[in-house]
Parts: sequence; C-alpha cells; structure tokens
Amino acid sequence: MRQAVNLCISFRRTDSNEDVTVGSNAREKILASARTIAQAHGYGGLNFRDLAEAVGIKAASIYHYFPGKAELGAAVARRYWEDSAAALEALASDGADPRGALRRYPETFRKALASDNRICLCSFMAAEYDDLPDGVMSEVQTFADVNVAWLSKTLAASGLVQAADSDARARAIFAAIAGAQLMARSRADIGIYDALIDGYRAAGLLPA
Amino acid sequence: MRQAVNLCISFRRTDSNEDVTVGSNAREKILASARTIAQAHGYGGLNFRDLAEAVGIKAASIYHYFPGKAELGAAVARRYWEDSAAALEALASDGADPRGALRRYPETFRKALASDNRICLCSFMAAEYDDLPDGVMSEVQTFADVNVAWLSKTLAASGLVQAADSDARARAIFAAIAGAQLMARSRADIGIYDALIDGYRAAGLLPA
DNA sequence: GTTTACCTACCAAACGTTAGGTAGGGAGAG
DNA sequence: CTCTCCCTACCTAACGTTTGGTAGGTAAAC
Repeated sequence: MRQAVNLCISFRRTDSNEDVTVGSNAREKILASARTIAQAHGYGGLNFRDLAEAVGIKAASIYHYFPGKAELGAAVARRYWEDSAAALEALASDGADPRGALRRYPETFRKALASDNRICLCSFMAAEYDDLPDGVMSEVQTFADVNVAWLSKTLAASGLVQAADSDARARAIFAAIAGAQLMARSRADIGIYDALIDGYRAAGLLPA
Repeated sequence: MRQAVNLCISFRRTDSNEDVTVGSNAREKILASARTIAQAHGYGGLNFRDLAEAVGIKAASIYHYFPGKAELGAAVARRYWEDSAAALEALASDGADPRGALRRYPETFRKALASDNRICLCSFMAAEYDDLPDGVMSEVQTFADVNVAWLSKTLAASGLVQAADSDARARAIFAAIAGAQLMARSRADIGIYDALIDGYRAAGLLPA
C-alpha cells in the first residue's frame, strides 16, 4: 500500500491551477515562516497569531491564502519535501559521484540544527501522528519516501551496498539520522549530531 | 557539563519525606495516565481535563497532587526513567548474558509501539525541546543518560565492542532506535520498527 | 465594477489555573 | 464518649488567556 513517488518534479513556486499575477509573496512568506515555526514547535505549536506576526500581517489574513490550519500544514509539509527533493537532486548531480553525495547527505539535516536547534519538519510531525490531520500526515510520509528513494538509488549506484539491500539500508540510514537529530536537539548541541554521524560511519551503517 | 547518573536507585513508589498512610493511588493513576497520554500527544498535547477524565477525577483535583503542569510533567518524566532503569536492571540480571540483554534491548521500545502506536515519552519530549519547562527537559535528558550508560556498560561487558568505543556506540544505538520508533509511528506500522532493527543488525550497528 | 489583498472586530471553545467549598477521618482536650 | 480542630481528598464554579475560525469592511488594481 505504498504510495508511488515521482522524484522528477517540476518545481514551481505556485500551484499549477492558480496564475500568479504579481508578487503573491505573502503566501510564500506564510509558507516559509510556518515551516520555521513548525520545525521548532511542531504542528500543534504553530498558531496563527505568532505566524501572522512573523509574516507581518494579521492572523485573519492567512485565511485569504489557506482555508484552515490543516490545509496550511499540508501545504507547508508538501513544500518541505518538494524543496528537499530538489536539494537531493542537486546533491546527486553535483559532481555525479554517488559516494560523495552519500557522504554529504547528513549535511541536509545538519542545517536545521545549525539554525536555532530546529529539526526536520517531518521528524517533528512524525511524533505528532495522533494529532495531525490526514492531509498533513500523508505529506510527511511522502517526505520519508522521497528521502528513502534517493538514498536507495544512490546507495545502489555507489556499489557500496548490494542492490537487493539498498532499500532496507536506505530506511535504516534515514531513521538513524532522524534519531540523531532528536538527540542533538534534546541537548541543544550540534556536536552530538556530528558525533552520532561519525558513530554511524564507524559502525558501518553509513559509508565512511 | 554532563550530569552524573547513579544507576543504583532504590525504587520507592512514594517520596521519602511523606509517610504513606493508605492508598494515595490517585497520584499514581495521574502519573500513569499522564504518561500514557504524553506518549501519544506529547507534553503540549497533554491537558488537565482529558487527564482528569482518564483518572476519574476533576481537573482541579490534579492540583492537590501537583503544583502545576510543569511539575506534573517533570514527575512523569522522572518516573518514566526510574521505571526504565529498573527494567534495564532486570534485563541485565535476567540470565546474566550481556549479549542476550543487548539482543532484547529493542523490545523495551517496541512495547510502546505495540500499545496503540505510542512512542517513548522522552523521544516525543526531545522534539518538544523549545516548549518544555526546564525541570521536564532535565528529566528527559536523564532518561537518555540512563539508557546510554546501560548500553555502554553492557556493550563493554559483552566484548563485542572495544571498551573505548562502547560509549559512542551506545549513543549511536540509542539514537537509531529512537529514529526507528518515529518512522514506525509515522505509518502506524510496528513492522517497520522490526525491519529497521533487523537493518541495524545487518549493517553492524547492533550486534546480531 | 469586480477581484485581490488585506484589515478590524469579533466569536466559541479550550487552555492552565485559582478560589472557595464539602465530606470524612484522625487526634487531642474536656 | 464527645466535641473541637485540622488534615486529606476531592468538588463546583469561575478566572483570564489563547486557540482556530468568521463576518464584514476598505482601498487599490484591473
């Protein structure tokens, strides 16, 4: 019952059915601010008043762009995995060396920690499973699918793991990195993240 | 700046300075229900009305046992790692085989998933770092310390890992298991957890 | 003159918390 | 033996605040 994920996406900044006239950049600012807030406080900790203040508008104005919190959350999570997929594609094509790309994969998640001890949006939202609207949860799952698919593909291309094992290994790496983020956050110490990644390499989970 | 953790604790169910007359079991029920709720909804998702209803009392009555939400949260987290430390001690002395104990370590966390897709209280609370009162956060950190100390000790005793590396390996295992829990929860599928643990063993992170 | 992009001004519900009350029991004084 | 006093273990009722959400307006752009 796995949802197929197309990694080849054309990354538009607007939905295909709405024509962008001029700068509807308020919508973008809402999306960006909501992502930042949710990376620190989760979906439950995201509220319209603080979000609006961060954007520089009033809370009621958010409803001009999103029907409600559930749809905003889904849009934020979708944008998050879209951006992540684009970054992974860039990482893969940059140098075209699968081993180098794998080596730099943990950096993606490191950036969040480096930015005020935040974590991956979808790691936080995974914890919030019971209180997340369905539309949000499915986007969170797609984020995991995108990352696992990229890791599996790159792992197989690197020749470091047998093709038959690449999927399981990809999932193990993804989960382990999510855990490392969480541990580092709980001490507000990015050094813990770095040490854990080193530990994964030493143990043979991640290619050294 | 690491807090020393004494693993040898006498596990009393009451504070030493209060003499237990008869069954003050309401306090215990509050603690147990709060733990269960927080494992599914986090500290932020824990509220007095739902908690009181689960216990069978009124919300205001909780204040008879705890000064406020922060102290309740800290008491819940403290009890959580106390129980966890006792369970680990039992696991270690059961059979007295370090390798067997290590093999069964992931079962501890598996139980939470098997119980309505809940996760380790402290994994959830680690994500909530920014919104957690200090007293709660330090108990959460102690939970990690207790687990890492047990893993490190058992790893070293097993002879599977060099003593110099046991601490780093312990941390890696703990973080990886936390991540595995999160991934399984996000799909409400305990099979994902089992597969990830198998993957960790296959990759050499966990002893097979 | 309709649409876009906001705003002010609300609302009902839920939140942690507080005030003040009550039923019952144990302990000491008379 | 009983009366008073205090403690425990709750309760009802409300507080102020915050939450997601709504109704309706306005000023500019097309």
